[in-house]
Amino acid sequence: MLKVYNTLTRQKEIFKSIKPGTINMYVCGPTVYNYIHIGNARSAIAFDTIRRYFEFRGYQVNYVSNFTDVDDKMIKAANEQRITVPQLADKFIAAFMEDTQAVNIEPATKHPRATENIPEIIAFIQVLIDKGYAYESEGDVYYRARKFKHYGDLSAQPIDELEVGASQHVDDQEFDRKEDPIDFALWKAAKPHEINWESPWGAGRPGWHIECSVMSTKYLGDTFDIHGGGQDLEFPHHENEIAQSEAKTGKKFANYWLHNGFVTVGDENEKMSKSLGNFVTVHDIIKTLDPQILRFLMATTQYRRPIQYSQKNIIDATNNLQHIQTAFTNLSYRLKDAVTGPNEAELVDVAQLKNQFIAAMDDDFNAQNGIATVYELVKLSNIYAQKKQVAQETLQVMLNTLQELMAIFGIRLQTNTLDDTKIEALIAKRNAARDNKDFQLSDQIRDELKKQGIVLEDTPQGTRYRKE
RNA sequence: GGUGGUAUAGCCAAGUGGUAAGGCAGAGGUCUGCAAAACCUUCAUCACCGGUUCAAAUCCGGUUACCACCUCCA
Repeated sequence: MLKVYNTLTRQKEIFKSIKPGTINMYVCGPTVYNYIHIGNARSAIAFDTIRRYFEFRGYQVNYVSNFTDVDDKMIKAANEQRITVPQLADKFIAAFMEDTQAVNIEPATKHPRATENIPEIIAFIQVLIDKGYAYESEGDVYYRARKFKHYGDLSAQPIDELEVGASQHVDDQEFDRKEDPIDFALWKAAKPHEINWESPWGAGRPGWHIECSVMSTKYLGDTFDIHGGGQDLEFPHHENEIAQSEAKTGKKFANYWLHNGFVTVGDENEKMSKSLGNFVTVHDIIKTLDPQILRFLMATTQYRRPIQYSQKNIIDATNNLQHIQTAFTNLSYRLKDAVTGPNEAELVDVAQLKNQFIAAMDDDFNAQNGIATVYELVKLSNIYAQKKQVAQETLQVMLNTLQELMAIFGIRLQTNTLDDTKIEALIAKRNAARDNKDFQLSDQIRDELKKQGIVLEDTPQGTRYRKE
């Protein structure tokens, strides 16, 4: 029985999809005005892992994640770089696909772009105006937040307190155009020379929140299963999405709201974000860090928990991943001399650990408990791989299980064994030297290979070698 | 000011009533010619105060600290 923590109700709930066997989920994607930072990556990795787990559990997942390809920041960045907004968007969408692929994130079923849905956005806004939930004001269109009686439910914000918060920051001009400070923009009138689209309210562009309401319901229906995003989107973005969508359709928008925790950086543990300027892009990181390690660190932390991006945590992740990878290699070495016929006792243990893994992940994707069972499987595997006699089938089951479970975290395990006659000749020479107790020569050969990144290991089954 | 969240060993991190999973790092050991890899052993009374209970990290009240949201942000 799978449970998820639903922000809407602030508790774990039994997950039940609208249509048995199928899950429709929408995850807010990035504004594509720069390379994604590791906070964006965290969100993408968290929900990719959740998606993979659902698929592992037999669901078919329709996963929609948008690109915000027009807004103030897009316009500003495009001007600075002296390119058009669509050119900027194309550039960083391509970069997004490249970076997310590096950390093994599966492409969404659909990656819609705001600017490709302008007619739908305009029609959506028109319905809200017709229903009295929105009003035009000097070419802008605003949403009457106070009219939606559930406004503030998701973020548990008392509406009158919001007004105080909002009024402190809203610029005067916008303030004058709004009936109420907590109202938010659905459509923004274009300033001179800005990218724009024609609408019943004049030339302009969509506000930020409306695109997600439009695209999610367009591709997943008026009511869908899961809506995800970063914790910082809870308010106002997701609150606004609910207000827009439910006012239009009169139906519940999303059944489960999942929010991932932040990545923090530095000793202050402060939130990393583009606006604070303290961000690290995936583009830069993977020049020096194995993307698998970044993926491992993020996927094996429970998605609601914060992650501290620090050297220490990266080293831990490196060692942990290495340990799992080594177990996988240790098993695969023994395939050569394995006998046929399984060892039943170990197979029972493996099956039990797999069930334990499922129980952990069923509990709101508790990746920490999940990975703990993987470590148990690793230990079981290592012990088994050192047995005098091993069975091919048992080895294979262990290998497959490790691979299957790690794939949920987006980690690809592979044998890093080599097949090289030159190296084997050197090993033969070294072993001859060892037989003659000429350890100076044998160590010299080992050191030479080590310099080339080849590690030798002497085992009861003979000397084996692998890439470091 | 309002709201939400967090506080467990050197670090990361499980654990919602019965005397603290797991990993990393550290220490010791087994194996090895020496290594490597692996395995074994070892390492905390859970921010603080008070309460409920036979029994609390786990429930209740209070205090403190940190983080986030209330403005674009994953």
